[in-house]
Amino acid sequence: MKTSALTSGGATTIVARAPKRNDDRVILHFDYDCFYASVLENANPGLKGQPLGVKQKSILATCNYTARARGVRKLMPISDALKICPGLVVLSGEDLTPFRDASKRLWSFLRSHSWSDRVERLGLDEVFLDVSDVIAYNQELLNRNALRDSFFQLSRHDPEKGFGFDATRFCGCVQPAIDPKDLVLLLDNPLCVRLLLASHLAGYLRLKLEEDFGYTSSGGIAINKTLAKLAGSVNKPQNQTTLLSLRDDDVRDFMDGHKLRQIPGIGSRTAQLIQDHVLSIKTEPDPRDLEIGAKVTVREVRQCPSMSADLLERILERPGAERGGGEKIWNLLHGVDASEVKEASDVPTQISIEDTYMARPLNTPVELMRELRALATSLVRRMRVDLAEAADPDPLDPASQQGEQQQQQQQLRWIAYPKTLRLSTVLRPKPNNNSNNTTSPTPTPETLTRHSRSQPLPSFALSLRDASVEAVASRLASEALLPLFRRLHPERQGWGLVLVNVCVANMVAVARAGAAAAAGSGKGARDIGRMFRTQGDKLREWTVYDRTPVAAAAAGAAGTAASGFDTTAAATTTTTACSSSSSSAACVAGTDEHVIGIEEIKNDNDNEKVVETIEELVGEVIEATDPVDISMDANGDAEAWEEEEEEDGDESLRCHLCGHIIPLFAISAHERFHSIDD
DNA sequence: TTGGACGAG
DNA sequence: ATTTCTCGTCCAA
Repeated sequence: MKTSALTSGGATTIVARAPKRNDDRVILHFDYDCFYASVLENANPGLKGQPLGVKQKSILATCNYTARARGVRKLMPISDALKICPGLVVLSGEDLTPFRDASKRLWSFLRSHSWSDRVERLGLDEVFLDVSDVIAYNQELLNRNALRDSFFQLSRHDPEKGFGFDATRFCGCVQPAIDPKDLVLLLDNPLCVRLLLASHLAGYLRLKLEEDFGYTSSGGIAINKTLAKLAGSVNKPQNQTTLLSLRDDDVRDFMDGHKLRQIPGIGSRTAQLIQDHVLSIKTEPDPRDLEIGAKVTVREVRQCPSMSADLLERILERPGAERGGGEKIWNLLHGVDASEVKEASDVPTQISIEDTYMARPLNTPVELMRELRALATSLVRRMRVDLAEAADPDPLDPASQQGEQQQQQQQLRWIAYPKTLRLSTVLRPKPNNNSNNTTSPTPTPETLTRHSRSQPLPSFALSLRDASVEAVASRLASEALLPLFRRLHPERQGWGLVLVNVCVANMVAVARAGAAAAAGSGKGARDIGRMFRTQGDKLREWTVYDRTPVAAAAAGAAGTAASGFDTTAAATTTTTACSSSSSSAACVAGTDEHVIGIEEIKNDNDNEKVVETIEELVGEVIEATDPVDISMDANGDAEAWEEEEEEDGDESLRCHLCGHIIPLFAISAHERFHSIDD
């Protein structure tokens, strides 16, 4: 806390001091210019030069700069945009796949230039890079006598890899502006040199992004993430800005010019609370301030009487408020931001798919099931794209060795798997009888709230072999998502759903087969396998014990979901899901609407047989779509393991959960690995 | 662990 | 203070 009590002349006053800034990092921020539009332009170069808008539902998610020059704006209704710009080319941006792919490629490129692997994506079109180490290294390399012909080394080990640059000037814009004559003096300032170097690195990377990938971008260079991001937005598009934080005043003046809401980390809620306080404390409540749209600046907040981290903490105090939020905001207002650029991760922390139905809210079980299935299909597809990878051609796996003739479907294995499945909904806003609401300070928090229920992800969702996306999705919808929905909304129908979201979260990374196993490559691993094969009986004990329902129950809910080996547990899961469905059915039995709903679902499913209960329906779905998993339940043995067809016999099995090929001696450890939390 | 609030693009 | 579809963090129980 940077508040201290100063005693001067007998009077004790609380003085809030500016927090100390941290100079020890250099952060780059990249923001690809109108990213969605650029992706579509690159995919179809004929579009370049034409005004282009990217549509989502009924509005333009974004548009290119040609369109903006003609008055088209982001988030503009399509009809308005076409009125303003009749020649506007409008393409759909509802499928995010191409944008995700492009974003990943650019991110990978930037990542390859980081030494620390601190490369953080923010949304699809922004990247933070912590280049402190790269800059420090090149600072040492600088030859003060030949600044004009400097060479920036991109690799520690390969001195040839890099680019030439003129170290007597910055690349791109600087903020605040400086007289070039002063730069000579400033080059004695190590921080200034580091920022100068960073400006050239940013410029080089932006050039490569444009030349090699076809994406122009805006760049920000500063000593922390917040300042880098704000700096980057000073000169856009296709330019970059280095925030020179050589004196405290530089940062303070830069921050002071911003509206509260512009500061990343200060959202609408926080901004509103702070602004209310600032306006209310004015000695003379200026009527013009009460106008809608009076936006307070950072300077006004900072200069507000007795403003401090503590006061902000009190202003923001509310149930669920962030601990230390006041100090965090206070720091942000001064351009102080200690948050790290997060290390690159190949595993997302959650994957969610949602759709909105504001035109026609969902009200019937038929509509619901159709949407749940559709959402689940996208979700399972995304899981296989983002959480799985092509299994290494394993020397122990003859199937992958003969892959030359037909490689039609690449074998997948999980690199991480989710433990939790969540369903969220938003209901149609209620007929708002509360019309006497006169510009309430709290802008309707009630109607727009999301509600959610979650449960362990059933293990069948992780089947990779012989389980089609549609089959898994269908089971997921009827056995997991529907029960979750019933928990959320016990009413049989008429919910008025305007949004449904399905999400998997709580990811568990699967250890790479790579290092340890591959190190003892092939023969070695086999020999070890032989050495330990005599322990088979002991392992079996373990295995049997592990598969008892008691063990499954003891492992806890998450363990049940995670343990795909435990076929008994899998069966238990299935049973539970079915009985839960059946109780749901019982709950609504006897209503005509419901029976009709089921019949409609049946028709939807193109199933000729007559089904009368949800339980029966679900049973049909399971049998029709996933006979493999059902047969697995028949005997309690090792169906979760697929025996490797191998000349030598049965010394390794493939795990159905993660696709790894596991030698016998390691199976129990592998099972435990899957069933243990964390 | 669960469910919600809030903030980012 | 708009939107749509996500993704992430933090808090309390």
